[in-house]
Amino acid sequence: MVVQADDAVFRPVRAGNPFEETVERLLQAIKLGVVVPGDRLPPERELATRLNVSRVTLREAIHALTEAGYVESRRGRYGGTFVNEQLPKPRRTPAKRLARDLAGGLDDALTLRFVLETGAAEAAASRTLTTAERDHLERCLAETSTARLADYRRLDSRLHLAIAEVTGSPSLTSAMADVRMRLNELLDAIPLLERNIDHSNHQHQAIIEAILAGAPTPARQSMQEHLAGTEALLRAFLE
Amino acid sequence: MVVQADDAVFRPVRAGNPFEETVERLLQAIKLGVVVPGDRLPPERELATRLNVSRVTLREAIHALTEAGYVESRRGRYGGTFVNEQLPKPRRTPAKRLARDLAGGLDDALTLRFVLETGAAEAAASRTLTTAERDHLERCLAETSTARLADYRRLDSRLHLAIAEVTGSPSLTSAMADVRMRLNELLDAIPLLERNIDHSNHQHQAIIEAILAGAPTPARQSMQEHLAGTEALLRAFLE
DNA sequence: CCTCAATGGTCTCCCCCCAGACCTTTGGAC
DNA sequence: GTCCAAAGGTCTGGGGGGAGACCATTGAGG
Repeated sequence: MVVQADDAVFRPVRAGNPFEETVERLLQAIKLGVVVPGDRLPPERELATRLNVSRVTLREAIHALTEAGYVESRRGRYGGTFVNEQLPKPRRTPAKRLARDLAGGLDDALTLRFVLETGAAEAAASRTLTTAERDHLERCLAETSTARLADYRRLDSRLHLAIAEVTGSPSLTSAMADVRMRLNELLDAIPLLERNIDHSNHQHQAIIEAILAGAPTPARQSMQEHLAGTEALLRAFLE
Repeated sequence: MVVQADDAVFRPVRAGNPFEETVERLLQAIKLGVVVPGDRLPPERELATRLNVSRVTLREAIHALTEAGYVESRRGRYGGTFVNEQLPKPRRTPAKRLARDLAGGLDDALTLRFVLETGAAEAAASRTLTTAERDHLERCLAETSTARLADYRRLDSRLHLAIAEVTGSPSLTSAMADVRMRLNELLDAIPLLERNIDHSNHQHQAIIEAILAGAPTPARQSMQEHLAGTEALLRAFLE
């Protein structure tokens, strides 16, 4: 019997405790470039409300990120919690964890990413974009193409997320952010090559141009080629 | 500023309390046809483990569904919790709630559904399916096409879910199940017409044929046309 | 220099949820 | 008829998270 739907619908109601989930969320914001070094996070009271956790729990999560070197808090008016200029380097998680992710969910994540990203590109190209949205895409593209090596993954993620944003669908944006976090963990195990980055930048440009031109099919096509590259890279290194 | 990504990443860590989430999950299983009338749910101990909630919480959820007329429990060996043969009719939630969903998330849900379902159709057609998977698709198709009016929405959902299943990506299946629940709530407000069902069945057949033939682009195309119909229907009735 | 508003930091009380042991019912196997 | 395994039903103790009040710090503005 093909009862995979059972697993889909009877999957865990919650991944972990609120503390862990909150940490993950804040890391998501930082690692996907939604907040950049130097930025201030929203005030604790507001952030706790938005995340639907208590302020105590949020503070514990922030404390954990402080210890890990991601953020720093300052008291007083005009204080707040700020993202560090120097982010900690992602720890290479070798064989062990990779093997686990590989066994369970590499294909799963790659399939979902393919569906979401190509769909987002097409949907974005199908809409009439506002000037602000067009600017946003172009700014993200420019930032990515001029990024230093150490910042590349983060700015790349931010660009892809920007495409989801301009579809106007928050759920789609969330889903893309989630699947990207899953894959970035694996990608961190792979060395970034200058040559790959050049290639990537050209593809990014093609994708954004197609979206700005309102050409859904080329946008999807360009995205598809772009993803194929990363996928091949991942599989080659992990298999 | 276009900071929609902020909302995506700082969205609530948890939608409600474990009880509510568990009820939603069980309803999902029933309303999307993952478990059908007469079926037995997994034993409480096992189900609680899979959902990652305590048995107490699960039992409270089951109790709520019993009160609502969805399931019935029997003690003793070979007992268990069974889905009722006569499911309660979905309550028409008129203007008020619809307006809320409309304001917030109709476009959101429709965009995400479009991306997920067309992507799933394409991904499914791109794979080499096992005999079991092909049978599964054909069985779901047959059941939907011969469904009575009262069962149509449920079997229709089950068929679409089956397409997600045969992509081999559990995450994709989960995402589709979630978005479908959101839309079914709206669809329940719209009367089902015999004519629409006929049309729908023809489209279903085209989609499944394309998937079984291993034709990704036609599968996507057929799905796109199919979704356009429902979307037009929804918009017409709600706007 | 003083004031004040905004922000992080702390404390207390409470409730929901969990883990796990134990009880009860049921019907098939022998 | 007896036994027992598998299922639902019940109880108790403990811990994590939440709500909300309050404290401490800081820097801008008057």
